[in-house]
Amino acid sequence: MKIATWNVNSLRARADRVEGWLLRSGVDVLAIQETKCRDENFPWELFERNGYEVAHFGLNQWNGVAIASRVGLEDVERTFPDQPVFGKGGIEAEQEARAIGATCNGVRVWSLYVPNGRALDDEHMPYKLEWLATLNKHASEWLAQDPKAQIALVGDWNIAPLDEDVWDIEMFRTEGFTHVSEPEREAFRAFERSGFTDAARAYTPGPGVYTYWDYKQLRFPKKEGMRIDFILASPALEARVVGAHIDREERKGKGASDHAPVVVELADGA
DNA sequence: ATGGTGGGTTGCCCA
Repeated sequence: MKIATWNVNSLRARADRVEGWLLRSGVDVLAIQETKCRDENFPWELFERNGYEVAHFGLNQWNGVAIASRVGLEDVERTFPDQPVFGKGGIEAEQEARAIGATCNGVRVWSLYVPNGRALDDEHMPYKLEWLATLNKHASEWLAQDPKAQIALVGDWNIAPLDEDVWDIEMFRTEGFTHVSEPEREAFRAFERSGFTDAARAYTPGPGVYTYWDYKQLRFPKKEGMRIDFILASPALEARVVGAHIDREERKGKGASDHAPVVVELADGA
């Protein structure tokens, strides 16, 4: 069984590429981020005609997450429990479409689009950290209730956990960029302390291995990317991992997303 | 030459 995650940066703009990749890659479960649409204009047929069930959560032109599966799709949940809301108490506070969960062939999959902190001193940074801390609190409870649970927390984490996960860590530090700050990395490590493992890392060692390249400044041809998309596996799921890859071919050419798909292959489940 | 791209409910906001 293969599980993948991909920030497609608009599913409608990318429909042909997503369909082509779905057929070529042979993934059984695809978690999608940044669909950038509401249910009314979600391309349901794209998945159905290729044998995938699909669940989507999209409220407006921003964010939007989905899970497509050809091995079952049960117990769909939109937003995780207590998911923080930006601007809580403010007049504009409203939930964002950043998390959807579903059980696919015994694996509890969460497609996650972690908030972008925007800047170290921006109000979105504490929102991002609280969002991650709340998710981790629940994820650790899910594992405490069932240590054998197969859970995959997958998506665009908007964090580069290691120095080698960006092309020039000194520049990031000097410029005070997000994604590499200690609070963000600590929020990521907290998931590892809860028992989750980056399932692709061992099969895709760095340095210079990335999942995202900015459209601006010719970052892809210059090989200046960031590793920010992850499949975090619970212990029982990690035990099934037999391979992984990042499909950087999908970042090439006209009409590519700025993110590449990350794929993990699992041995048959117990 | 100190920018540069690409989405969306586009002439701004978001990444």
